[in-house]
Amino acid sequence: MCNFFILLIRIKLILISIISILDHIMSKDFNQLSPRAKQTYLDNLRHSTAHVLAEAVLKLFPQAKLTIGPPIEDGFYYDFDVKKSFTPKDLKIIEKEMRKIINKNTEFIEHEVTRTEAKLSVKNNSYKLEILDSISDNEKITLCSHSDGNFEDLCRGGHIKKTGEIKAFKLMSSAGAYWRGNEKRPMLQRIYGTAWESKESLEKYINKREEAIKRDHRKLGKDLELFFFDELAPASPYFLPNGTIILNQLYKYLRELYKKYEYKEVVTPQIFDTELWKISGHYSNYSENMYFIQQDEKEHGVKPMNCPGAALLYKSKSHSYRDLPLRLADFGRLHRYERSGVTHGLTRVRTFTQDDAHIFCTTDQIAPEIKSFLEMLSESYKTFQFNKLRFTLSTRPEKKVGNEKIWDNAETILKNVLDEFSSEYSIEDGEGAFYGPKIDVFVPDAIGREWQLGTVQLDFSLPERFNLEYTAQDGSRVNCVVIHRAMLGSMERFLGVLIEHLAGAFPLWLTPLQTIIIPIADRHINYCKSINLKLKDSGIRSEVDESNDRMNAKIRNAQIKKIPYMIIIGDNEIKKESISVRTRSKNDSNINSITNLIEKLNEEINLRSI
RNA sequence: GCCUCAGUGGCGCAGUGGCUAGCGCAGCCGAUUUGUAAUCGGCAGGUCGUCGGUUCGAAUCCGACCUGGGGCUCCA
Repeated sequence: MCNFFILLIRIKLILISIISILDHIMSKDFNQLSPRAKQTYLDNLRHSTAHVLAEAVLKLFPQAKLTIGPPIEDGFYYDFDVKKSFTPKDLKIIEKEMRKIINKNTEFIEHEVTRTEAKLSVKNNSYKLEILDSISDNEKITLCSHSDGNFEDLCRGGHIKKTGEIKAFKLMSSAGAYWRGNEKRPMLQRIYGTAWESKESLEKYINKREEAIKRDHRKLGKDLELFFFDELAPASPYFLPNGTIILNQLYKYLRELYKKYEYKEVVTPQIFDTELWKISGHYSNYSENMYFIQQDEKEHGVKPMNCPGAALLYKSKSHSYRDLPLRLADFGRLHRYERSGVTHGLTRVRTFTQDDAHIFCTTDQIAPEIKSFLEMLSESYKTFQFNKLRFTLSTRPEKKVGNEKIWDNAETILKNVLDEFSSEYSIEDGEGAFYGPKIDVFVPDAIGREWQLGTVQLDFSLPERFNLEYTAQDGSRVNCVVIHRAMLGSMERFLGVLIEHLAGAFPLWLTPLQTIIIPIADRHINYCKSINLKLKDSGIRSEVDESNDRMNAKIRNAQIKKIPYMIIIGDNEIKKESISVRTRSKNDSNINSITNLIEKLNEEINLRSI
């Protein structure tokens, strides 16, 4: 009996090794493909896995209606119209069912059908019928089947050969999603999954995801005591001393750039009579996102944007063409009511500060101003080593102010600047603001979700609504052009993305505590204090760890807090009047004198190196 | 706003109807004075998100609300 089990186990082991060898051969083939062919194969694989998912769901929940199941980055999803929602337990059961289908290793067969045949095959499914209606007459209509014809789905195509090719997949999560992405249409149940050409790739992906989750700014914000949230002010961050140091360093940096790029900074009010929001158009276009306050029998609006205030400030005196371009920076705090369910850590909040500025200029100055802004932006993003930037150009929406000619002109200017700027960008048709076209900059967070940071927008509406004029050379009164621009965007959002980008290990110039001095024994504390004094005198943020811990524990604590430099002091250092330096990255440091260290620290800070 | 999951000391978690709600870290006190990622011992800290209901009895079951997470929608 015992021998029999051993035999069984051996057979199983042999089978497993055969499978892994096959897997290896498969992935070797895959690795020889061109990057483009790789992507096509993965798309086909993922889309095919979605088909298998659909069959499994139908088997377990026969009343479910199929809708769509496309491949997405790293995986796929399938939307079902089904009464119940899927629990994590359901996902496990579905996954099991999928494995059964995969083990049968049946072929995916695509075949073309007539519209009538297609309609007949999906006659009870209003979603598929709607899809059919959206397919034009000159397009092919195809059905795809697998499991020897036991499962069939209306589908554009792009599959792998057999279900057995699906070697490595996992259902990740379920969520509600509106049909056709429209919140007025029914909510479907979506299942997200991931699929890869080999088990190794799947594992790699899952590990990478887990690592990324560790960099979540909400977790690091707590661990490093940067900020917190409280339910009495939902979606409104409190910045703790550590987080505030970082923010202030960012402001300091921005003000240096403003000096270089010739901006002037102003401060404007927080709350305005509703009258202002009526003039600016916010009252009719943006009031559902605004906070209102009733006072002295008057309605007031808390500012969601700085521009109307900036307009009033511009109007406070008369301007000549000689004043332009006038670049006014405003770090005003904004409040926007965001619907519950859309807020997200620091990256989507209800109160925030932008590194906002308004540039009042002539038409001729638009192009050079935008170019100069993009230069400043790229200079600053380089400082943070953001290398995965994505630029978009958003063009005229349906609801807009200004005539077609003005828009043509504005869009052309932005396009030319972007072309000259030689960065890749995509055009988002109809996504511009009602008052003008814009360029946006997107940066991904740890798990790849993109956040809009920088933005530059032309505005034809504001000068008209507020009558923002200047006196031209010929003495005539001309409306100026307003350019809204934010470089880092919202400081809160920027910090959130930055934390994830750096995994909480801030460069020396930003980090809350730059050096920590660790005495090995209490008798070393006085010497540590004298070192600390020297560092602080040179403007370094430094502390002595006087806790009762052992040196090892102090080093560990400093590592966890990601403090860039640890200075360790024992008998040897005191005897030689030197210091011993350890960096958080454990790079060897030959520095053994405090003077040299201070010099090096200041250099690193001034260069803002990462 | 919609779908869904969750909420237990500062943080991370255990506890699925029945003794006084546990554990680790952090904190405080004491001992220890140590050479490059955790020294030992003790103490203190929670009306289990809020309100209501079911029950002899609720952290645990039900409902509403609040807050947060994952999505969808939205995002001047």
